[in-house]
This record gives sequence, structure tokens and C-alpha cells, in this order.
Amino acid sequence: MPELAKTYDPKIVEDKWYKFWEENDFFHTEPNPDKEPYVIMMPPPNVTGILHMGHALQDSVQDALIRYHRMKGREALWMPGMDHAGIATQNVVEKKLADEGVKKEDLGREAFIDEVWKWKEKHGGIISQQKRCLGDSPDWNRQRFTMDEGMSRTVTEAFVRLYNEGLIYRGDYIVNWCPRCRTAISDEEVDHRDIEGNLWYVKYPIKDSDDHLTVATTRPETMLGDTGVAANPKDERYRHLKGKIAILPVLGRELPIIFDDYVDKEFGTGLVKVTPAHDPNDFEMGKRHDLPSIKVMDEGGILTAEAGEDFQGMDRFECRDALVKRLEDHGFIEKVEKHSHSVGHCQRCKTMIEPYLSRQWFVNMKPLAEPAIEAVKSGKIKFVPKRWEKVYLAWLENIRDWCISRQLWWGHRIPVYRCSDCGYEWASVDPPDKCPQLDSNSIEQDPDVLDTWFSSWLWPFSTLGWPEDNKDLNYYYPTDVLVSGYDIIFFWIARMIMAGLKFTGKEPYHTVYITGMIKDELGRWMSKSLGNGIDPLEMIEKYGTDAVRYSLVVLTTEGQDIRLAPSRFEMGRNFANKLWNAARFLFMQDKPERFTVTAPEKLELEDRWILSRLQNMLRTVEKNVKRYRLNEALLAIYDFTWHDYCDWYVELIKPRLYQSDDPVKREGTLALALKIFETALRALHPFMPFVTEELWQQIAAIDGLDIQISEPRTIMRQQYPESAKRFIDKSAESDMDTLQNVIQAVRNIRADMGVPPKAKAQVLVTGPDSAIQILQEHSHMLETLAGIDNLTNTTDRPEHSASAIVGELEIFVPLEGLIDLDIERSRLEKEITRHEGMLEGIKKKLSNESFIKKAPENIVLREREKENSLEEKLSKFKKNRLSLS
RNA sequence: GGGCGAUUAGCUCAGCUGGUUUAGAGCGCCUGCCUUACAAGCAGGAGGUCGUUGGUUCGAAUCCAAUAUCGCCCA
Repeated sequence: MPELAKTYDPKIVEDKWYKFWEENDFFHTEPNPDKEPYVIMMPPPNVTGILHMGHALQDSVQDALIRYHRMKGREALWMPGMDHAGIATQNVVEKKLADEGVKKEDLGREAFIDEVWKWKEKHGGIISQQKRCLGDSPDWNRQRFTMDEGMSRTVTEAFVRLYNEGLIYRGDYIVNWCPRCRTAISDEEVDHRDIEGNLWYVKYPIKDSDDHLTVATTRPETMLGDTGVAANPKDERYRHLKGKIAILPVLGRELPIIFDDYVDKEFGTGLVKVTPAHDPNDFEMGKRHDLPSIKVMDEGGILTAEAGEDFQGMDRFECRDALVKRLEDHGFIEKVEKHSHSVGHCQRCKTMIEPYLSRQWFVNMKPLAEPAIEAVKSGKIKFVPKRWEKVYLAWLENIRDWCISRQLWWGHRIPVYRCSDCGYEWASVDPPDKCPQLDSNSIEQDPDVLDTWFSSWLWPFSTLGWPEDNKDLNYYYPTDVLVSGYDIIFFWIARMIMAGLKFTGKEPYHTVYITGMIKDELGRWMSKSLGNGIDPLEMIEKYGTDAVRYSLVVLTTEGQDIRLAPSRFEMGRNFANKLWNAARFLFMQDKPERFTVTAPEKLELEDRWILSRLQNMLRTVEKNVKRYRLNEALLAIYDFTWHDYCDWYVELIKPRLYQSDDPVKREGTLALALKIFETALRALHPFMPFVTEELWQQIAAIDGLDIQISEPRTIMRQQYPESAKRFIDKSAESDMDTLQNVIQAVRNIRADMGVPPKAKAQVLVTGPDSAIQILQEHSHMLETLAGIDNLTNTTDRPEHSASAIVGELEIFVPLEGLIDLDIERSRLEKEITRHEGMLEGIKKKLSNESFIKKAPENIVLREREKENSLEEKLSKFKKNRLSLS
């Protein structure tokens, strides 16, 4: 038998087994008509990304599900991949080039893209290496990248289909513009934050009059682009302004005064300036009233010539200060109020968003949203926890069109072409040579690229080969579960469902499992700026992968956020060590030539009991994995292994292992102990893959131990244990329960009385014969586990002894000389008070007529029984108290 | 403004279909143990009127309604 070190050292086993799994292709799967597939799409991390705790959590969940179902006999595919992350990646490479003194414009588009690819080959995808440290078991051979050829083709194909159906359109609209990233972004990529700002009241002179009007604005710098002033038509105060013209201060532009319901009478003065090129609402108003749009800023948020000579070239914030000063100097500022309002920020770079008029591509989302709403309403797709369905539905029901064009170079270029000769425009999957209308070959492709999410939303089927109707797609699609955080329900999950239904006609998965998010100890998001992040790799280094996985899964309860501290991984580490030492104990036993298996009828009580508990555990696991309560499943394994198996079973069989002069009995005992342990290892493997593989391999290598091993010889490809009814043994469980309670009662007395651990105790017991018999038959348990040396059945109440009541049994530990009567008295008093309290509650219930009348009979009966047994117990306690006085 | 979540032991959290729960776990705390697997351990113990107020019910940590505090999402 193998020899083990005293403590588990994850480092020496993790790399070894991961290599073993990967080199032997154990993660690989092929369509197999004899098996049912089980598929999870791994949310593709950014190619620039590095591993964080969120990945560790979500991967622990996904890998547990995948390994579990793989062992359950499913053809399990966990599909890995990476996302090209347009803006993020472009930023990284731009920055790298900047360090070398190169601008991307100097290189030109193609050369720059080459640089990005070079970067990607060299530095990209570190995260896939890091994920190996988590013990993840995806089919790495199938790894996809959203910019790969096949994936790109899927993107183009999807675009062209939508374009040809008229679901993609282009137009001039106000979009969210990030002046730092110099691109449009979608509504979802904007974070709104409340900003303490000012509300400036600016006087605009009225033409041909000495009078003026006052508008209130939070963004004075945009007034340079004003083309009107608006009031609410119902606002009596401004009726007289009808037909008048206001004069824009500084620039002197003439501004018609218009009336529009959009204007809020309560806001400011009830008069607002209208800047169609720099505000979405003004844009709409401008359209309604035929006002021109004047752009006063460029892509970088720098004021243009339209802003006037004095401001041209200024940054938008600089301009604000300069303009306000100018207005103040000329007496145009009436007053300034503090004002808090919500301002959009670029999610990626935190720069203030500029609502910006530009020509962009959009997807008309309503027609796509409807089937996606239906899929969830009808229950074809279920969210776990269910409450996220509401969030999903609310978003889809109020969906707005999706701005998909990005002014970047890195990404899928929009496959729309234009003939420079005839102006014809069309979308094409393959790059065309010439205009289909003319014979002209002077054609240009749209310069923009697509939003990265435009490739991600196709992920569940693009990775499997769509649009070619190939083998993988047919076999693995639709997939089973999607595991992700609630932060990307809109970005990704909802859109994926829409795309799945649109392009394949099928829901991409039946379940969306939403995990909580990882927070720090104080409940704050982990962030670089706060420096409160916990690095999973560091934790793995310190505690081991299994420990990290164990703790994360155990802490995951119904999608609640997790407050994490490094110390939380200690429980996982301790558990791994516990397992290790249980194995160490088993391996220390002398190994026989050949194990003789104990015949079922010769099993001892503790054997029948542990087998029964094992079934119970396996049932709990199965039930809870089905409900995605992985924490409950894992805790059941933990409890069984630690408490039932290590604390009780191993202790109980020690005498048989050490003392038995019957080698057959000894071998049988060891064999059973090993087998049960081996079963527990398999049950645990999906959650703690490394330590279970290591120990399992060692057990599997023991000669003559008759355990079923299927090829390949790895725990990850063995069968997941299933509970078997024939091992469920209620009477063994109840007998053991009695014994355990007696042992605990005696231990309690010993501890309270300060009996030295090594001193043996005499125990007298009274009670029904059947119960006494159990104790007598298993007196060896009482001996080893409670230090009882002599168990005597008695009808007398011995004097000067400590006592306890276990069910119908009464236990006395005479401790002549040693016993401190005061301690025993107070023990008894405490018990009496406690039981009297319980009895009082029950009596109150039972004296309540409506309880008797209305409560179900079995409940009333149960209360009656409780009353009886409590009364009996109490009278025993009281007798004992009397005997002490 | 609309929606969601949380509030239970010193801390972090379970408690699912209302009744074997005067409420469990891990950590922490107290007591005793280096018992030939494990001190990352073993044995024993203390500690909570389940945020507040009403309601439903024979019965509420659990269901409903208000309310307070904290957090998140959407506008």
C-alpha cells in the first residue's frame, strides 16, 4: 500500500494530473450516437483578459457540472474559446505601439491589424493557460477565437442575412460616443453615474427687443451648437415668445423659439436650449421642428470651427470653463445652482460619454426580441434563480435598437460594399470583385467594424460550425446550460437567445444559471483601483486548486453575491487534507495478499449504517445537482466524508483493523472501508478533481481489491456513483443513532465532570430491553468511543452518579469520590428548565381547542407523543435530582 | 421614479413545500486532549426573543402588507 506524507501538498499532484488528463485527451469529445450529449458553452473571456475570481467561481460551477455529467455517462462537451474584445485589444496594442513611439495611423489599417494578430499570438490567451490551473476540463482541442476564419464567416453570414431581411439599417442618430476610444458604443456599454454638477441659467437676448429669456443647462459648452430654444406649449409664461427669435450669446446665431411637449415646465426656467447634434432629446425635437444640427465637437471631444474661433481646438471641459467665464464677463449668466444629474460614462475607460450625432449601423431588435420573450415565458428557457427572468423580460420588452458599428480597426469589418461609380450598396458574405449593377470594380467596403458582442451572440452555434449543417452542430446543439453572472444578461445572454432563435430556430440552451458576483469582505466590487482584488492564482498557490474550488462552490448559494476573504479557502484546504489523511490511515493498514470481501449477511452494524448513509448522501447529491444547488450537493459529500465516515466509521472499525485475530474479518473490513472511500472520491471528483484523482489512482492500484475500474483509468472517466435502494437500512441507522447518542451523552458527562480522558467509566443503564440489547451487542463501540469499561443493566437508580437520558434509555455514570454533586445538580437543573420550557410550549398548543380541531391529525398526534415523552423525561430528571440531595 | 435582493450566533452565510428546528454550518470563542490518519486535528461547550410593526393561520425565521437600513439594476 502506498505511503503518504502527513499533510496534503496540492502542488505535487495538480500539474501531474492535469497533464495526464490533457495529454490523454480525456476532455475531448466526439459526437457519439450511443450517448446523450451534455453541453456547456464557456463564456469566452477577452483575449486580453487575465483570470479573476469571477472566472474561478463560474468555472468551478461549470467544471463540476461537466465532470458530473461526464461521469454520469453523458458525452460532455465544455466548449472553450476566446473573444477578440475589439476596444480592449485595440487599446492594448495601441498603447504598446505608443510606447515604441508609433501611432496606428502611421502604420495604416492593415499593418496595424497585423500587429494585433502578432500581439495575440504572443500575449493573447494567457487566460486559457491560467484556466488550466483551475483544473478546468473543457475540450481544448475545440477552442475557438471570435476572429478565426470560421467564426468570422459566421458573423458575416449572420450580418448579411439580417441586412437582406431589412433588420439592419444605417442612419444618422445620436449615439453614445466615447471621445477617448473614438467610437460609438451601445447603450449597454454606458454606465450612468450621478454627478454633482451645476445648473447654469443663461440669458439669451430676444431679437429686436431689449428683453431676454433665460434657459437652464447642465452643459453650457454645447450651446455653441444650439439651433433653437424650446418651451412647453402649455406653459402660459412663454406664450408671448411665439414667433420670436432668440440670439445665441457669444456666437450671435439666431434661434427660433419652438414649442414642444417634451419640455418639462418644472425644470429650470421651463425654457431649454435645443442642441440637436449633441443631445438625444434635442435631436428628436430638432427633427420635429426642422431645426438644423450643428456639430461643434469632433470625434475626440475637441471643439470644431463651428464653435467659433475662440473655442475651436479646445477640449470640451476646457471649453466649458472658458465659455462660462466669457458668459459671466458679459453678464449672460443669471445664476448658477448646484445640480445633481446622471451622466453616462464609457464602461471600458470611464470617460464621460458624449451624445454625438453620427452615421451608424443598427439592428432592429423588436422582431428578434419577441421570440426570445416567448421562449422564457413559455418555460422553454429557465433562469436559475428564477428572479432573473423578470430582469431579462423587462429589458427585452423595452428593447431599443442595437448600435453595432464601431469606429475601430480590430474586429469584424462590416460586409457592406458600395460602388463608387453608381452608388449601389449591398452586403456580401464573400468580398466581391465588382459591382453587381455595373461592371465597375471600384468598390469600397464600409470602414467600420462590428461590436464584439455581434460575434459573441452567435457563440453557441458558431463554435459548432453553423451555418454549415454539420455533424457537431446536429449533435451538440442546442446546448444544455449557460453559466454566467448577472452582469451580462443583456450584453450576451439575451442576445444569444435572440440569435439562437433567429438563426437556428432553436433555443440555444434550456437553462441559464446565474451565479452571484464576487465581492470583497465589505461587500464592495473587487477592482484594481481599490486594490481589493483577490487573485485566484495566488490562492491556488497558497491553498491548492481543490480548496479554492471547494470554497467557492460551497459559498455559492442561490445566486447571492459572495463576500470573499482569503481565509475562506481554509475550509477547502482543511477538507482536502482531511481526505488525504483518511486515505493515509487506510493505506497504513497491512495489505493482505488478496482481499476477502465480507458477505452481506456478515456485515456489522456500522457497515450497514455507513452504507446506508452513503446512499442517503448520493441521493442528496443527485437531487441538488438537478436543482443547481451545487453547494448543497457538495456539503452533503463533505458531511458524509468528514462526519459519518471519518469521525464515526473509521473510529468504529479501528478495533477490527488493529485487534482482530481473524484475518478474514480484518481484510473484509479494510476492503469495505476502501471501497466506500473510493465511492466518496468519485462523488467528490467533479468538485475537487485533483486530490480525488490522486487518491483514487492509489486505491485503483491496490492489488486484489475488487473495485470496478473502467478504461481509461482515470477517476474522471469512471462512473458517477448512484444510490442503491438495497443498501438503505433504516434499522441500522436507528440503532446507530441510539449508540451515537449514548456515546455523546457519556462524553458530555465525562467532559463536564472532568474525568481524565484515559480513565475508564462504569456505566449503568435502564430502559426497554430492545434498546439495552443494542447497547450490549455493541458495547465495543461504547468502549472505544466513550471510554466505557463496563456496561451494566440496572433497575435501580444508583446514588451519586451523573445521569443522562437518551430516548427511552437512562444512563448513569457513578463517579464515587470524583463526582462533584454541584456540577451534576446544575446540569440537571439546566436540563429540567430546558425540558420544562419545551413541555410548556407543547401543553399550550394542545390546550388550544382550534389546534386540536384544525391541525392535521398526525401533527396533533405527534405533539401528544412529544408531551408524553417530555413528561417521562422530566420525571426521570426530577427523580435524579432527588437522589442527589 | 420603476424593479430586484439582503437583513438569522462575534463574523460569513444556510434554513427550499409553514408543523421532529425554543433555528443549522464554517470560522471565531471557552474547556480538555500532541488518543499509533489528520493540531489544517479530536472530544465537549457557550452563544440567536430570526431588522421593526401589523396581518393571514390552530401554528410564522418561513406566507402577505407596511416600514427602516444596506446594496444592485433600469430610466
